[in-house]
Amino acid sequence: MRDERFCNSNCPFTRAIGTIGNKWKPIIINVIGTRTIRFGQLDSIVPLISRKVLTEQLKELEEDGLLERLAYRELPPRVEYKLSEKGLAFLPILEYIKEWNLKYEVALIPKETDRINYVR
Amino acid sequence: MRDERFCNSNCPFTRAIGTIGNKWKPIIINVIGTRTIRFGQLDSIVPLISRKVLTEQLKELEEDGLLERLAYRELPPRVEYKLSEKGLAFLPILEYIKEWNLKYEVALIPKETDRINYVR
DNA sequence: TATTCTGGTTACCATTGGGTAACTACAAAT
DNA sequence: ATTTGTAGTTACCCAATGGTAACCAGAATA
Repeated sequence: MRDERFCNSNCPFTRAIGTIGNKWKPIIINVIGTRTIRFGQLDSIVPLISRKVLTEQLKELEEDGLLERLAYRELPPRVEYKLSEKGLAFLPILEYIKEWNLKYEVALIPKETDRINYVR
Repeated sequence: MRDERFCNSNCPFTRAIGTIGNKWKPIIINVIGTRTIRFGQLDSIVPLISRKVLTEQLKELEEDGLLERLAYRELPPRVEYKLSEKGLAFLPILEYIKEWNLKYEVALIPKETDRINYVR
């Protein structure tokens, strides 16, 4: 999940990639954005992720200080997630990536059946 | 390597992550930077990557229009890589990631033995 | 009494990622 | 005649990723 060798690199960029350089984390950070969101919501909004993987990713994001986790001792349980200052500071980078993609992406017409309908 | 479901999403951000959202591609793009570089150089500079994986990543980056590949019909063969306009436009984003990491990273003192000495 | 609801955890299994080593072509050097 | 060098490709194999399904608590609801 997290590449420990990358995270232990003495190159700050390599460390950053070790932390957020996989396919799920940028998606999750983008979905959360500026709101507070519950586990179940994330599970249904993030496309195609399993609960197990979502749990793992959230735990790592919290460990790396991007995410704050608030567990209420209720029944049924309620857990809320929101981005920390560090996580919020990452959002503009995701915006740049969006703009970059829109500007340079080669047009592709995916088959209807292969599409993920994913709206933040 | 590349997640086809992500690449076929109708969300431009998800597609972008499908394209560059893995651990090797940002590293490779960063290593290439503004220079022209040969396969063998990349293989020795990019930390811990195998030739097989490097080949795959380079091929995908070329297919996605981030990279230009120049093969000279010589013996021994010579192949040079450099970033396309799209690839070059991605470099500032990598700079933001570096800055973000330097600003917010929690200090960690990796064991000497676990370090990768990686200098661009 | 049985079911539902939430946010997990766990065991199990299939798929994939990614590493190693051998092989290629052919010219030039030894 | 053999080795060297480049940029791969291929076969093989092991480790890691990630999916599914079952299970948990305990209150509220039917």
